[in-house]
Amino acid sequence: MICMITFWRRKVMVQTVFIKHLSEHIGETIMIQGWLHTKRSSGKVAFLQLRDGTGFVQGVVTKAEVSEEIFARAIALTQESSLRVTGTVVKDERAPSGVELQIQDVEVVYLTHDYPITPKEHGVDFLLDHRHLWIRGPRQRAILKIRAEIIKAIRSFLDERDFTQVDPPILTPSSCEGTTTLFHTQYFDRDAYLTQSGQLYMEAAAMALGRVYSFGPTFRAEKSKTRRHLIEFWMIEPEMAYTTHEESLVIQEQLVAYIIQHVLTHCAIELKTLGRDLTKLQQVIAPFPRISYDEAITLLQKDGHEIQWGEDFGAPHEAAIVEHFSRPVFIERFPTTIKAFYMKPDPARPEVVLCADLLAPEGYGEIIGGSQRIDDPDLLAARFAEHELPEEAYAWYMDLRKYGSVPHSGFGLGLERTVAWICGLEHVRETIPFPRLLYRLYP
RNA sequence: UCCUCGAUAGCUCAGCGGUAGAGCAUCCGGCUGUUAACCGGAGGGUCGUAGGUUCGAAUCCUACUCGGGGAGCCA
Repeated sequence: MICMITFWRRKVMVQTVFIKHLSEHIGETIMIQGWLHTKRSSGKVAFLQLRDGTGFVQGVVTKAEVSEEIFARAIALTQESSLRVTGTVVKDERAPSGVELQIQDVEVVYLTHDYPITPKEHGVDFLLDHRHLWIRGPRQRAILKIRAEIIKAIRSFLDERDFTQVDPPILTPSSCEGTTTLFHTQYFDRDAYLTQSGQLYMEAAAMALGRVYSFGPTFRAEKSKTRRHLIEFWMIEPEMAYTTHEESLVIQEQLVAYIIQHVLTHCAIELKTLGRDLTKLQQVIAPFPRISYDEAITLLQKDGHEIQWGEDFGAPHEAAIVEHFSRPVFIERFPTTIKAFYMKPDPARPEVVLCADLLAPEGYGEIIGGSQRIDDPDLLAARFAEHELPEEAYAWYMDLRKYGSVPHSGFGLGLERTVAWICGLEHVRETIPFPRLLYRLYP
């Protein structure tokens, strides 16, 4: 973009540049449109930390080089005032990004007063109440950029492998898995629920399009209050026709490894802002270690945990298992009784199902849950009866087995947990722009 | 739902039975390389709410409200 500005009382042409591209404009006079992040000043020089969404850069206003009026305007700037600055891009070894802006003119777009989030520390409650402003900070910006890159990586990985994106409904007539608590709402004069998984619909889509994936929000009305839980979160749910459990695992580990590589190459600045230990991420190369549920139980018992075959893992168990690995680890073949009704039993051992959870390292918990699905109509009908599911509500799902049933597998990847892990965050609430938490619906 | 911790200035916290404090932010002044800048000054409070104990409660007790961390459940 080219703008006309008044510069030293002459009309001149100045190009507007995004901060992330400044290093391509060394020696040029350009304009930045953005906000004042912070300011430090002495009597004769002012340092303006500028941001425009694409990055941060320091602008220097030297009293000797600008008019009294411009210097006074720079000194009077407040945190988060919006402004346009014109200046010369210079290389400077003292600058974290390697470049600085020698400012010649400052135009105040809006002078802010009493911006609530000061450069000092704040509590979680205060920051979440001001989430709409908190996302302006460098750390939150870095997280949201990485989230976007992770989404981009997932899409390109799947798109390159002949997957088609299919969007399942968000308003549904009933539960997909029948276990977790659903958000209830009204669908005119009928009951409806917000989706907690698009999986069953994706199975229908896979029979139509072969390889499909959904990417959308899911809602769980559970009173979970931990660093790994959100009430509203986003999942990627691929579903693949003519695909076995084993083949699905290969896709899963390749996908996760691809995401990590993409973020390492495209988000170096953001990872640095977050202070992420890159060596931990660089180790994430496929294939990932796999252990069976049986082996996991033995491992836990050896570690002194009181757990018996047939019980599900709790958070402490997952943490204990993950400690033995520096990469994500698959736990395969859980007991049939503790898993969802649609999972296919292992033909060699019907007491376990062809499923796997992928546990992220460093205690970030389960990031993927997947399985091969039951393709035999009689077995599926039997499962419906065992779980006392209403057959009429799932008639369409039964049809998928009745008409051209094939072996198929799929999985769900939790976006926020993946973002938290890659960013090295303490809590998933920072991985989504406006987190919905147990006791928080504002802003 | 359960366990646990907390609520004092705009923010982060100290004070834990005897007149309400600090740092930062804000405002005023100073400073030519700051990067959580620094130095000097000023303003700023029904100590979450309601009861109780006490000569006296921010402080001790009870209830409630709101929130943090964790468990279960899950991604």
